[in-house]
Amino acid sequence: MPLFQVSTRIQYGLRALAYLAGKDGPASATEIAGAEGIPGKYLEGILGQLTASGLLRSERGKNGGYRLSLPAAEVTVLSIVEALEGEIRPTECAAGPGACDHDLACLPRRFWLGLKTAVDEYLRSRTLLDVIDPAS
Amino acid sequence: MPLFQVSTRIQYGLRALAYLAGKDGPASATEIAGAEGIPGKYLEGILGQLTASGLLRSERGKNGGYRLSLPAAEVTVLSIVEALEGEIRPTECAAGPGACDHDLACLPRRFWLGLKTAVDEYLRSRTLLDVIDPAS
DNA sequence: TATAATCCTAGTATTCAGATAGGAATACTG
DNA sequence: CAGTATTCCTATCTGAATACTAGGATTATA
Ligand code: FES
Ligand code: FES
Repeated sequence: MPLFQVSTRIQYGLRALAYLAGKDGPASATEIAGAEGIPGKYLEGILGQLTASGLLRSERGKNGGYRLSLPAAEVTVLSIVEALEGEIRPTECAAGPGACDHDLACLPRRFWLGLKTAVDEYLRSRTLLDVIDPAS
Repeated sequence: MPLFQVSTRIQYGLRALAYLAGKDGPASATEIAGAEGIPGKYLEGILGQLTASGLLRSERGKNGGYRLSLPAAEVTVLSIVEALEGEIRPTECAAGPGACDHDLACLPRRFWLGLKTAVDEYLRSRTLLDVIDPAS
């Protein structure tokens, strides 16, 4: 029903990162899942993706876990979203001309690109620190 | 893959309205579908929804069809989107407290509400005329 | 009466988000 | 070395939603 529904991947991922931002040492997937009420195995995959994209560092073995590789203030939400879902794009043809059978000047496309820009800017202007800071 | 993918309902609906905005008399679903390359019967349903919400006026019978009930400059894209998909809401809990098991002060929620606001404002600030006007 | 249109209801097909399952590789600990 | 806790990898399932199709009833025009 809603125009844009943020996937649970992103919601879970953001909450997990927020949890990690409020912690010193590493936290395991199980720990975060328990604290946030997220299915453990599912979260594992999400954290793996965030690790692969460089936002997290992982340590295997006992006492291992995940930790942020950057200070929370340097992690934009846009980078989180892109790590988990790839590029933001409201329509197929927003990717570029040719995806659609319309011509270069297609007017609706320009409109949708404007929406993408607006969303991108919001996400780029907010960091993980903003998300966890009540006074922002 | 993308964070927000605009549904074909909305894309088709917007293109149909743009087509109608560039025309004087009424246009039938078949005519619009042919011109825009949209499945006819599918478009019929979309146009029906736009009619029910008051954005279009329909005339039945031969030589009937659909026409805008307002000048293009007075139709915000937000009203189009809401007519076709209901309220815009990035997460369940953005609807209000209680939808989620978190407390009132849940920080991610405030972040997502901010995103909703940014999108709403973009959509409310653009009219159908902006969409079809190259110089906007 | 023939035709062209909206309107109404139901059904299908495919895709995808959201999760689950099982185990292999790795690292610490006693 | 044995045990345990962790990440990592791959495969599979499922429910819901999107996108579309089908058929016809109703209404107006010519
Ligand atoms: S180019 Fe895709 S709708 Fe026009
Ligand atoms: S209230 Fe829904 S995530 Fe916090």
